[in-house]
Amino acid sequence: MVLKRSFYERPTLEVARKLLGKILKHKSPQGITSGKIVEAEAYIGPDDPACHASKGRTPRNEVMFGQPGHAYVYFNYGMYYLLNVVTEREGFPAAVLIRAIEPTEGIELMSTRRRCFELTQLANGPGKLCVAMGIDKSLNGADLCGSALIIEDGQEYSDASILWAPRIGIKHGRDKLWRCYVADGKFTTSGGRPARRS
DNA sequence: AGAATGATCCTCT
DNA sequence: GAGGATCATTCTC
Repeated sequence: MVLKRSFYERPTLEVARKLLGKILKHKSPQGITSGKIVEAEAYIGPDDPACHASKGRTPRNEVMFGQPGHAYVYFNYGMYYLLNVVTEREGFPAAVLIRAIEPTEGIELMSTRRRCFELTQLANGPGKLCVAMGIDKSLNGADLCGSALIIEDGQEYSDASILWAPRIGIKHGRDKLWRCYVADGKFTTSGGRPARRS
């Protein structure tokens, strides 16, 4: 069941929290890939210094100002695309960065695209998951309520199984605990690492 | 185990 | 012309 637009038209932190456990699915010409969202970050409005929209409206962040439930995909560091989900009412710039998924469908295709066969390493990062799922800027602005890229209903997590922490990779706004992830997940950016030797 | 670095390019000043 | 919501590899302790 594809999530309705009303799911996204809510406070961003609530959307980030509720996205955990949902299924992100991309139907590409090469095949279908999908995975369960296990880590996400909120970027909220003009007053959030880490949010692209804090520097005003530009052609690049235009999508964030639009209707909720659309994909905001942008290119960064000359290497990777990052996938966001636009939230809140039209006109208010906010989005949720999808940081990690647990692969569920099209694992062979993801392995080929990533040139990596370690399941936990396939999509445990915002840049990695875009490579694994074949997401690029042609999907910028795609409607997640009905296009090649959609988000479907999935698992519900209890509050006890979810952790909040500072966002990663930003210079400003680290005081906010706006990153949420599944506590026991092996597929989050901090999980699945080699265990510490004693 | 933690810090530093190179790859690489689009966007805005 | 600088810098960025990253990743993999190489360094240094």
